Amino acid sequence: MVDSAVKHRPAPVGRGHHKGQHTRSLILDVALALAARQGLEGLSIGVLAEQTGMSKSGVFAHFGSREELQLSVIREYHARFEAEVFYPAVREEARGLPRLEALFERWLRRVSVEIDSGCLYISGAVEFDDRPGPVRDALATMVRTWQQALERAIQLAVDEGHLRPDTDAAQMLFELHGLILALHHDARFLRLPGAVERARRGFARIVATYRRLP
Amino acid sequence: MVDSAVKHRPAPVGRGHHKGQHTRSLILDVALALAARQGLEGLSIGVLAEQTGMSKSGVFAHFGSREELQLSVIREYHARFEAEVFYPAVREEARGLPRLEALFERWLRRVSVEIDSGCLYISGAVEFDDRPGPVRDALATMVRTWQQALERAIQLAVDEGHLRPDTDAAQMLFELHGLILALHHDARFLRLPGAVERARRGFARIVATYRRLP
DNA sequence: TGCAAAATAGAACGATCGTTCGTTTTATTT
DNA sequence: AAATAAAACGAACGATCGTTCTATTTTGCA
Repeated sequence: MVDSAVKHRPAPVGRGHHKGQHTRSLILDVALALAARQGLEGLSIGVLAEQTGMSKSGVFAHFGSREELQLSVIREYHARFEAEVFYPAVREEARGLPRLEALFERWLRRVSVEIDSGCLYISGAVEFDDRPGPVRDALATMVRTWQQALERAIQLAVDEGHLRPDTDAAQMLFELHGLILALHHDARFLRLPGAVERARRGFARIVATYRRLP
Repeated sequence: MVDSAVKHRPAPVGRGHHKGQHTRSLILDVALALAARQGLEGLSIGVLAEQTGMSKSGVFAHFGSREELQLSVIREYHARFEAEVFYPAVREEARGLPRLEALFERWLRRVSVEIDSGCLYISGAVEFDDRPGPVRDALATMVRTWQQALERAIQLAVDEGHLRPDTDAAQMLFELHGLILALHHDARFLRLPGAVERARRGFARIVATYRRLP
């Protein structure tokens, strides 16, 4: 055993028979809902303690710092996003346009559901666009991961011959992302009806533009 | 004189020879820069006092409450936005596609400049999408005002015969707005290069789609 | 069952926040 | 120049925040 500093962290063992892991994930559930609504900056340990029926220090001990709590929330959010949007679409649909359509539709549905709660990627991007640090880095990394996954899906659709060979994947990604952002803005902030359908129509129009002509 | 409560507000006279109006607008300048960077919620009277070289209570007295300060910032931002984007485009360009292009180009340039400071409309939308109150109302009203101005410009382009008669102005507005939001996201948060050019190309593609065929 | 460790509670701290109040300085008017 | 009103200050309050420390309860294992 070379590691001398093995003790001063609870050693987050994956398969802990310890109860701590359980309450930790309970706290994380509440934290996720809270962060979606109030933003990562609005995530308060006091409120979290209140909503979980614990003491402030009890909640605090599970993360060691507010920043680590924020990072944990981001990681959990990312895991759920992948499990709900990315993996099913890749698993169920063949590469090319079908998979791309499935990815976008699942993305859109998720944001639709989040109209009542908020999207952490979108609110986090605004909150931390001028605030350097680990939280910003984690957020940016995960957003980029998702963007690159989408960009690869677009490129596959090109390679499969479903989209025009001269398609600029990054450009198409940019435009698709814009639809999601506009949806989130109009539906959640302005509370305008019909935004979901607008995003779908925008997607159809973009695909029609980039589609290989017969 | 029927009004008995005529005294307990300084009566914000438009043409005041009083010095207060001057310092007030000085404070507002700093507040605008601060709010653009840190968001309306990050607007702190203490920091504002520090940056203006005044006392906290001195700054406070000019607005009476933090909320009124936020509202003043929003109003000022809106006035500048109109003066910089809307009025020049309407003044200089004829109705139809030329005016629409000018509106978007000016909008885009403003957001490009704001990549280093932040756009209050965009950050405010995220900060107050779940926080009812006067600030949210003021923000939403002004965003809607700008959107409706753009929508009218689109409709004029249809009426002039520059765009297809079956153009859905609200749909086109939605897509244009998405480009701006994607630009702000990619350039300010992710710091990706070339986002401005992507927004321009997206605009060209959208216009090409809706343009009347010869 | 007993014991060590992990988990939680509770109180307190320093910092920051918006806000209030009484005073003092500065500006405007008579 | 004197009188009056506006503007700015400085100190303090109460609330909330993240964090620390110590004590207590609960849990898991021998």
